[in-house]
Amino acid sequence: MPDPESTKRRIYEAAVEEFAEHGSAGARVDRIAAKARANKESIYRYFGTKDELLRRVIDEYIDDLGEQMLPKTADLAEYADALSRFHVEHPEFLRMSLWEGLEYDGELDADSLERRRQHYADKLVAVEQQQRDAIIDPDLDPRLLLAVVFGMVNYWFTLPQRLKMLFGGEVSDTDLEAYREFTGECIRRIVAPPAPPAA
Amino acid sequence: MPDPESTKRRIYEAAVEEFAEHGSAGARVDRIAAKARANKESIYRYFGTKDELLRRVIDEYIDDLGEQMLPKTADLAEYADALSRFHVEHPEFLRMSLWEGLEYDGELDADSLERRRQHYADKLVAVEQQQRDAIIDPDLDPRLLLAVVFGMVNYWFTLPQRLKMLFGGEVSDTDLEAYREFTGECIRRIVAPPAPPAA
DNA sequence: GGACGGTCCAACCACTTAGTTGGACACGTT
DNA sequence: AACGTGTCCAACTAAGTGGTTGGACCGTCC
Repeated sequence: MPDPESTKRRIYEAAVEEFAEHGSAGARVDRIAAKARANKESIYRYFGTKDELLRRVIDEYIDDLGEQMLPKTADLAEYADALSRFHVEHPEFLRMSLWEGLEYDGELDADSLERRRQHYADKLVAVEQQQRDAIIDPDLDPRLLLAVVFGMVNYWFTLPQRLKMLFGGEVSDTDLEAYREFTGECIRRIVAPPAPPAA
Repeated sequence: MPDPESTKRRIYEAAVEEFAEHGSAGARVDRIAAKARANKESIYRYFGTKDELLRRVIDEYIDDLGEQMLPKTADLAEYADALSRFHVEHPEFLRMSLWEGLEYDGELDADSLERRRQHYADKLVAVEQQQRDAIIDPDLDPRLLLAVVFGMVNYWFTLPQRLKMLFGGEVSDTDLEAYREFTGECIRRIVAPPAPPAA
């Protein structure tokens, strides 16, 4: 019983997995077909070339999950915590972004960039609001602040080998939990509005 | 005038370039040969297979530059600044590390790991010393602190596409300069020992 | 000067990979 | 039940890839 929609979806999901795992150059069309329990020909029929499939996957997947990646909490420390948990839940997301950064820097689709930009704009507005409310030090540039937060959270998942060196062996879930708390504390210290000048 | 040492060096340098640019799967032996103005056969003679060449490059290059990557300044904020400048000077370094993290996670050579670990151990000791000197809050776990610092500094060079989204367009050198100052300020706020308890 | 040890190089081989094709199969329609 | 439309699939093609090989070349030492 051929069901085109189901086949299409299976291919898409297999492609996400494969590209996240191996990147553009390392991904194999045959493997995608096998994982999707479909045929290569279906891939080319539904998605065109390997490169077109990749673009589509990056566009749709990152766009979709980018939405989720920005939980609706206002507090920055809480947000960082949620983001970290998101990365555990969806490791493919960061991996795909890293591949994208490495393989496609420069030649990125302007439209896609613009669309994804919206996700960050929302977060920026939230930060600015909290600066007006004196919850966050208004002297801090919101963009730089967010970049720093992303950097702190992401690092744990970005360079696992360096983490091992730093920790002198495998890192555990407990370590990650400690890192989350630590990150939260760092953020609180960073955003704390300066104490009123001492007399 | 055949000069094996020179050929060897040219191949090595070309390999660094190629692997940093395209990663393991994307790297092409032919391109390395062309860049090195050498022949494929020389590569196999001097370095063995493509994979062996990669291992060698990762090992030696990251080991060599890892040394430089850890400037001899004690102050953490200054260190972060130097690290950021290092990444501008040697973009291949982070790229190679990112490829390594993506492509080789798990199956890393234990020896190489152990050797590189020393670089971080030195830095950890320095942090601990400053904690004893009450320059850095002694409550902070040095490993977590360093991870956070690395994360902040690296982010600028790790996900350029997200940076563009956050900044709404290309980022300039001025932005990077601002980010450096911002990072420094963040670190100072994080490490600041807590004020003596208010009466 | 001639044999030798090593470097260099073009052409070659075996295999993998992206992409194609032709036909079998399943379903809805009449 | 025959037809037509569109999905599915195995086998194929063409090109690119890592890796090899045979011999040309060059300086050196006897």
